[in-house]
Amino acid sequence: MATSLAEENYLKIIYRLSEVTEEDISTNAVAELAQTKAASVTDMLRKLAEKGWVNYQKYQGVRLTEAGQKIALSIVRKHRLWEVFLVEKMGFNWDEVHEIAEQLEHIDSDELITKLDEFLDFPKTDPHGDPIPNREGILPELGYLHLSDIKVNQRCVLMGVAKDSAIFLQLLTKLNLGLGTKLMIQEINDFDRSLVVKVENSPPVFISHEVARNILIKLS
Amino acid sequence: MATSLAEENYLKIIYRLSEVTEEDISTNAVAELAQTKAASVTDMLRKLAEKGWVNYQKYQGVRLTEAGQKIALSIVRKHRLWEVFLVEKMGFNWDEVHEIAEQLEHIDSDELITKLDEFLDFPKTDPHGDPIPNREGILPELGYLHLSDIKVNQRCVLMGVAKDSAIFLQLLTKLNLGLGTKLMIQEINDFDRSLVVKVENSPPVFISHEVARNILIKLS
DNA sequence: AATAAATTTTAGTTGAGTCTAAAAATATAA
DNA sequence: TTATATTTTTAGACTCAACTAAAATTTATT
Repeated sequence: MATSLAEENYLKIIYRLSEVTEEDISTNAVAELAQTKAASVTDMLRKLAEKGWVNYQKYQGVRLTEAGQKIALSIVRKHRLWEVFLVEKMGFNWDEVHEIAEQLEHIDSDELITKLDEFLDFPKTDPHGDPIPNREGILPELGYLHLSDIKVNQRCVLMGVAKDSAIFLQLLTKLNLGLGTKLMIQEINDFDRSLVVKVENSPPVFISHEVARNILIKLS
Repeated sequence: MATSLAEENYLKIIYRLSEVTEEDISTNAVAELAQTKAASVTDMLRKLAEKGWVNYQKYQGVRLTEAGQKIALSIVRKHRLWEVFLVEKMGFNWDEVHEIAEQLEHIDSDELITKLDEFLDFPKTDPHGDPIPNREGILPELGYLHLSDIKVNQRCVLMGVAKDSAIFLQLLTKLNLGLGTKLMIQEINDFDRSLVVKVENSPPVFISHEVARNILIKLS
């Protein structure tokens, strides 16, 4: 069935919220991400439910159905593949690609996405380390940890970020932190859980718990 | 000023019609290309005129203003650059790219187009030989002739097509005719102006005047 | 020049997606 | 457990871009 631009955006938002909660998604939560009013969300949820893409009971919040999740994942797949294209082929920085990918993700051509995937050499993650679903909507399991969860002196590699806002990404860039950067926590301040992190080939940096919580790593 | 998708499509259609006529563009001509009804076109023309992108007098047809032409050319530029991308980088055939480029041409990012242009090595024409406007909206002057206008025994090179419908392009492909193919008219039948054309490295082909009229060549 | 035919515009609807304001339901707190 | 606060839904209106049917204008033809 055909999906409008607005419908695709709502499905994507509901998907993103589902990633971080087990519970049903509230109308207000969707409204905030969609930058619309709750009343508009209610209308759209009824419509999405009619199309069989969400389970929705008045006042009880919303969940994606199998069909809805499949659509959402195909949009996420397109978004992340385009982000790889923008960074790898077009030379954008990782903090500059989100808005453009928001537009490109709605281009409707399976053939194009198949060819793009091949052109990019079948990437498993986007420029922020987020996993790229395959054609069937299966996400590769990456098993990353949060930098805030590992011990002092444990060597690790920065593999992704849990937040891809431009300001956050620009901060990391300023701190010489990027995908593949080798790290080691040198010190943790008990008071505010801020850290001093040794960065390979750069001076140590001081980062807040909030920042560490949004850095994804694997042990090495 | 911001342009909606519908507005961009109308401006592009008016531009395309202006390319082949000096006269004002009729409401019906626009309606046919836009696949809408004349009444809808009238509404839009009034709106475009208010925004200063067309000169429009009731019942008298429409013309692009300078501002309108600039927008139209920027869409044509995007369309043709994306077509080059689809053929050169993604491996599509020249008859498969139009619909996808129709979508991509509306992506709004000057930075992206600048980088795409560079990535494609600043092409002067798209996969059908159509000229790509530069950032300022200037079209390179290619000076191509129509195959239907040259004399017997004159050697020439196929440089483009004056029509890019999929069926037409598929016909040319079947006849071993593509961009860069070297040709020579062997014979012209006065009765219906059909031609026998010698094709380098292939057997001669028989083509109608209608086909010849839509093949662009340069002498060699 | 008058009439017929074709084109174009106006008037009034429609649907998608949004909004505000008010009503209803749910959650929280005294 | 009743009152209050918060969240969500309903009702009604708006904009954009389309539509149909009827009216107006232009063009073509006798």
